[in-house]
Amino acid sequence: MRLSQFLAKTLRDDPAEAETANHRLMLRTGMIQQLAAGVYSYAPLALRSLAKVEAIVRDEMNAAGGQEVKLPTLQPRELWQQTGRDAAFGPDLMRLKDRRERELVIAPTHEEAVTLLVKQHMQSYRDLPQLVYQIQTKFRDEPRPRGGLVRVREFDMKDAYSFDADADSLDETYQRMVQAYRNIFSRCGIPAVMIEADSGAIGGKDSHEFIMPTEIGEDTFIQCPDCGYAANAERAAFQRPPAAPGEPLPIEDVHTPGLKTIADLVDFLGITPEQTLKAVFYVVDGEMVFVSIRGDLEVNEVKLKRLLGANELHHASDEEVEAAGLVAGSASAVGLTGIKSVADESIYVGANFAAGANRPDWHMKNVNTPRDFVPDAVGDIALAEAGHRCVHCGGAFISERGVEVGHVFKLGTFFSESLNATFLSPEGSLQPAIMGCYGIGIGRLLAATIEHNRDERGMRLPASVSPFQVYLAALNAEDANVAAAADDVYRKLTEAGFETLFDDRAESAGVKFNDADLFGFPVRVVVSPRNLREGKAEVKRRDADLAQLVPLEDAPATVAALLDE
RNA sequence: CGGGGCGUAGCGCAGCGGUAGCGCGCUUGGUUUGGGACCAAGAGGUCGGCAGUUCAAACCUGCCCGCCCCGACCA
Repeated sequence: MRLSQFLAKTLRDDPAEAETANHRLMLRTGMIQQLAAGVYSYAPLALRSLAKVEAIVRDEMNAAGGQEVKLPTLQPRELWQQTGRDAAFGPDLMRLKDRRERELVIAPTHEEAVTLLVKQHMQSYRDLPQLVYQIQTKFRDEPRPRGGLVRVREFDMKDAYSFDADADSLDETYQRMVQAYRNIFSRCGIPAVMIEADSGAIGGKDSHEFIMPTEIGEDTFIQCPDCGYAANAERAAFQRPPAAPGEPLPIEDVHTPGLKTIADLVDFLGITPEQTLKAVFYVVDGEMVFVSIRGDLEVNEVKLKRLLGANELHHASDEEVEAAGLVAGSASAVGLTGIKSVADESIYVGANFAAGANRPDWHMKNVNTPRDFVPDAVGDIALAEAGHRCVHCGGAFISERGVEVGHVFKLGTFFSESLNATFLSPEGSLQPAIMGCYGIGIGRLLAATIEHNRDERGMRLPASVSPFQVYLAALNAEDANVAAAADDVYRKLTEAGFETLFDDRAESAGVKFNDADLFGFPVRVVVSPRNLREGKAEVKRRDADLAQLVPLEDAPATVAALLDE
């Protein structure tokens, strides 16, 4: 491809709206153009890279035994009502009506459709296992798209779905997909760590996310450097930090004028946060819930949701707190009636806590559980943070940010049961298939790849996903000798099978070198009057400091060698 | 949805009552020529939209729309 004719114009200034490096680079190279919030057009340069990412994904999916399918974007809303996901998705699900007022949805994911498709071909256990996948556009009306291609409303996703006859078989499928994912990320040139993830309201037990560590990531995950345990912060289990034990003492009221926060209380009483109980109020599926947790910890809303099996939850507003008769700043579950009470297991670690007295300006000392209150539910609902101790080995957690580039998920039988996708077992009974699902956002993966493979001059994409292998520049292209020689090199490179972007523009050397670095293809070849006198071309890797001079006719071989490094 | 910010030329921005500017990019001509060259002449704008105030609105007021960031949210 000749750059003079290619649909690609680079920008010299960074576009104002881009905050992250990958977004800036994609805009400056002209790869993408924003059409609306979270909606992008893809120029040829981007499409070439996306196609390569897709090819890698296809290759690994096929190797893992996947069969490619294509499921519809437009689906009847009724189908989503049948599985309850019309309600579960809420406003993220795009809905519309056809000319006959029939209600449709634009699919954000495809469990329903794939279950119906596979169901038709699955009658016996002999038909299992099955693994199907597609690469297709998803629509999700995200509340806040952000970060270029990292979170968008319309995006291409590889989604795979497995159907197994039993749990052991699903385990095998799952492991095969995990390995395929590791291969995919490695081939795209990014490090990805597999972490335990929340499995959400629907479905089964196991769920893992693949996270590329980066400070621009939306997700926080914790890792144990000692035993390798890694989990999303919204999921991570940890040991509650110890607190002084002791014989329960009688409750004692303390006048605490104006004290509202744990920090206030700690200062006033001269104690530590582990010696206090904190009260947090949530409205969970419309019902007020009183949450107790030790003062040194924070409530993790995802864990809370899971403990209560809830769909929706939010912090109670001041009005809601007041209406429930609770005293914000001086509340405790002691003597609480008529309101659901839940607690983190940390309330059992330690003794003689300071807590609210349920009247303004008063707290209590020496609150003990279960002596003074027994919550309706107790579980792990605390947020794991750096420094907390690993449940497996006691190591001190470290915390990092990252971008979720893939997830694998054991769905269980939720969809096969609600859509009646059953098979006949060897014993002759009808069984629902045990499902798994596996997703990779193609555009997000490209964004992550760019974020990780770049320097201050531009991208440094691995050959596996670079739009082109070679950037060929003719300096002083209006010089007939240079033009002819560069043309010849271009022809030879192309014949040798290298995807070459030939910069035949009438631009100065500086412009071409800067664009070459910005595009960041793995190898750069330069034909110029200076070196043409010796019959030579310059060949350089994007990540090398120095170039080598080789005879013009050796350029393809040198390129091949450099690409192999 | 809560909070903050921004919409003026393809990109980055200035102008903040007197009728449109700068840099980059673009066009033409000339001079240059190995890391974003120089000179000259040009092209390009319903100043996000609608209403209002005013002799006069990019600028003031109101409403709306769009976009960005933080948070909430995100099987």
